[in-house]
Amino acid sequence: MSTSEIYRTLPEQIAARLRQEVLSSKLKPGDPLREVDLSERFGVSRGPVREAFRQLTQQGLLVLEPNKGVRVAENPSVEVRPLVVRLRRTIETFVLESIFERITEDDVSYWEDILTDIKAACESNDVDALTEHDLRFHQAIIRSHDDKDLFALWQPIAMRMMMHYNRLDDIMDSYREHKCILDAIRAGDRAAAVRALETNIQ
Amino acid sequence: MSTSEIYRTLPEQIAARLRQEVLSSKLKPGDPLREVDLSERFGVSRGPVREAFRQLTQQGLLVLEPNKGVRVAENPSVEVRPLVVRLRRTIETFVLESIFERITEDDVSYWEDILTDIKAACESNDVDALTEHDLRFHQAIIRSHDDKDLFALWQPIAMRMMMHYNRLDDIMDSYREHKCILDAIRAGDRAAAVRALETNIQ
DNA sequence: CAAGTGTCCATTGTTGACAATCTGCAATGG
DNA sequence: CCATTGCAGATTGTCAACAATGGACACTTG
Repeated sequence: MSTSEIYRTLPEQIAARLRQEVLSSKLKPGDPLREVDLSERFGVSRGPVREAFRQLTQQGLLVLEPNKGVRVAENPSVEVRPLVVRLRRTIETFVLESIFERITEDDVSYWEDILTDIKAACESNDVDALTEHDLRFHQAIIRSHDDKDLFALWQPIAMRMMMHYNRLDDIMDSYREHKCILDAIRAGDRAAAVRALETNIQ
Repeated sequence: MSTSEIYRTLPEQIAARLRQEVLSSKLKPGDPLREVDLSERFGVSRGPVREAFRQLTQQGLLVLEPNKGVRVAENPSVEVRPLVVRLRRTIETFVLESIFERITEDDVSYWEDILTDIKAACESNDVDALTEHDLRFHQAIIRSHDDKDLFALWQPIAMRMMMHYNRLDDIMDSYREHKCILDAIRAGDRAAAVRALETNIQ
């Protein structure tokens, strides 16, 4: 991992670890998670673990049943998946269009860095790392909008798409698609950027 | 209130009360909520209150800052609001279209009941009750889809639209719009139902 | 006087003990 | 034999005490 994000709170750290395990299918749909197990594993009490569960529930990665605990969520059904794709496209293209004129050199160079990580992950065939950096790439776009609430709107939708899913035959396609987005942005071609973004989201 | 929903857990009950107060603008954007205050008010410890905060944060009604507590969320900005409308329309029309053939007599009669509540709220000019039943109406549609995950997807978006907002000059319009949806459903006119639904969501 | 530092207090974060609830299975009775 | 009841263990729900954090304000120090 080329980045080490800073997490302010204990629950955030726990949630980040669990999220990674869900997205990498180390934890499979339906798997139950026990508060005591995880509190022992992370060396904390059950409180922060519960809090992490809540965060991941909100993101759609876990489902919570009162008095019964949490389980890893199922993938979106084949029927609902197209809806999720449409929702995610709607948000991301909205953001890209509305920030387009205000994109700075710093933004682009930050996205370049992530693209480098994506390339490395593709070349070493590391699907988990690719998932992580793919998410970071799109997150970075969303976060560059002034309205911070957009991120909260986007996250649960994006997470549902990223769960246990890989649509690509050739993992390198992921790098190419993201590069295509960035190229269009650098060229100042808004329509092409949006098109590339929509191609990447499916 | 003509209905008394059953809440399984303490946090759910607390969250329901607070949600009502946020949606009715008894609590205003930016207002801080203190765990101790509310735990005393509801006669429980801070645990369930914290949990209720998490639920409402997930729904977009509260915002949470680590070590600083929660505040009532701001309204969506004028720039983002059209996006929220689009997202909610996308989900609700998706659901309506995909359940349309399978709508039962029971479904319709349940929706009728809610429509009656909406009418009563409009006639007595009770904006809070209208908000509640309006939400129940759309919730009922979403919930009639088999995929229960759709509700989790829809809720934070719908909540953001309902916050401290009233677009109607004449409150009775709300009743008319919902009646229009139900009439089209009863007539088996899918396209008209979708059109009426989209008219209602703005 | 301005910038930085220290202290106090309100508030949230964390913990471990105890209570309530659910699940599976064995005992019971028709 | 089958349905129902009643445990026992596992697990989550709630609580109250204690720790850590952040903000306000007075205090030093140049």
